[in-house]
Amino acid sequence: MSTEAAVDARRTDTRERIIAVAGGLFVERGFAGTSIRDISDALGVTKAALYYHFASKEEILAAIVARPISAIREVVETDPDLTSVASRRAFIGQVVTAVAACEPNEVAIFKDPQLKAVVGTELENSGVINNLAIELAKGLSGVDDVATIKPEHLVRASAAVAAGLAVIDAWHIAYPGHEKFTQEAVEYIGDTVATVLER
Amino acid sequence: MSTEAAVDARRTDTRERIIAVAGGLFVERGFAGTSIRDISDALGVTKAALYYHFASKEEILAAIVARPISAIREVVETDPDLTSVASRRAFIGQVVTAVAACEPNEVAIFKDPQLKAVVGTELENSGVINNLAIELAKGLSGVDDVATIKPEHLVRASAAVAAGLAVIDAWHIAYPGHEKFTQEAVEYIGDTVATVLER
DNA sequence: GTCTATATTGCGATAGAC
DNA sequence: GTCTATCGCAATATAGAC
Repeated sequence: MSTEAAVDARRTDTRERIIAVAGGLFVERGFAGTSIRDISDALGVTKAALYYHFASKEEILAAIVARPISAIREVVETDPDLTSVASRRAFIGQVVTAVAACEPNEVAIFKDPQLKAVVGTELENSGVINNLAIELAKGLSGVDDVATIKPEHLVRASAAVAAGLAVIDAWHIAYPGHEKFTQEAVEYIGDTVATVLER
Repeated sequence: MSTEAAVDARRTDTRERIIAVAGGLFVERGFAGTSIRDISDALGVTKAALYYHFASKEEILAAIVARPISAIREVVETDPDLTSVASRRAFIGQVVTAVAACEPNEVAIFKDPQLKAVVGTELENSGVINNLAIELAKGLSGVDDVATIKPEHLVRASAAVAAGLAVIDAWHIAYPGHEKFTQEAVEYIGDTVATVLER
């Protein structure tokens, strides 16, 4: 992009390496199950070096999830109509495409049960993932108020979104080493989400 | 998900109360994110009391997952033929039924990334959940050797199993407070798994 | 079976030298 | 920007009284 990030210009790749390594460990062992020492050891530096780049362990987590969160939020904020099957399928495609542009670890990390408690309150991520399900459920029910969503629509929407995350994981299990998703993968994931959603 | 349901006056069996309360907390905060003190506080006893019933925190986890693990294993060990759509659908139905008989927390806990590391090595659960996906993938590919499973079959099977767990979660989100699954839920979950598997 | 008290380890985080 | 050294604290787990 452009050069507006002059302040960040002096940023070495160390910060990005921390995000990458910590992301992998968080996905593997969970946030609470990973210590600062685990991360610094994996990087070959000391704990203190980490604290030069990040003020806290939670800040590392926040940096990891920041990109997928804003990518998803960008799609949601276009405030599309979701009352038809076709519009929902298009919406899902946009979300999956946005997510596919992120690093796999940055997405897989959303499985962590602790993430909601840690990031949810602090970063006001406020559950972007949950919001996705709610938006879809509102579309299914054809309502604008969360309180009037029909339970069976909420279960379908929640299941669809969760299944999407699950399929992303499954893809990485079956095709390990792939950094980014192929177009085929993006379509498969979107189709799976749509299938679970629309029955 | 709360732990109120476990606070039952007629329960004198402390061990079972520990399992119930700890299960709820592990699901909510993850295994590593839950301390012994968290559990004992929720129970209204001291930490030392817990250690009278369990030798370690990991042993509590092992007790929680023991029931769903053996329930699933029982189904898998009937060694059914999984080379046809109908047989796979029947197999999925059996697994979901077995899982539905367990406490919700005992199943939801399998999302925890740490669980594999903690239980996997110790209890030789060796990934009952992963085994499910592998069995289904072998059926799809029509092979007996794991190494010859086609990648697209593994991704479908992994996705289907993970989606099943996801739907179970979604059901609890939409219908909170339900301790056991209704027959309707069991069928919905089975259908979802089968749908993701067979496309 | 539950308590108080404690041993011990490892955690997140900081200070200050280089 | 990374290091060594350390602080304060919370973690798991144990000992022994009741």
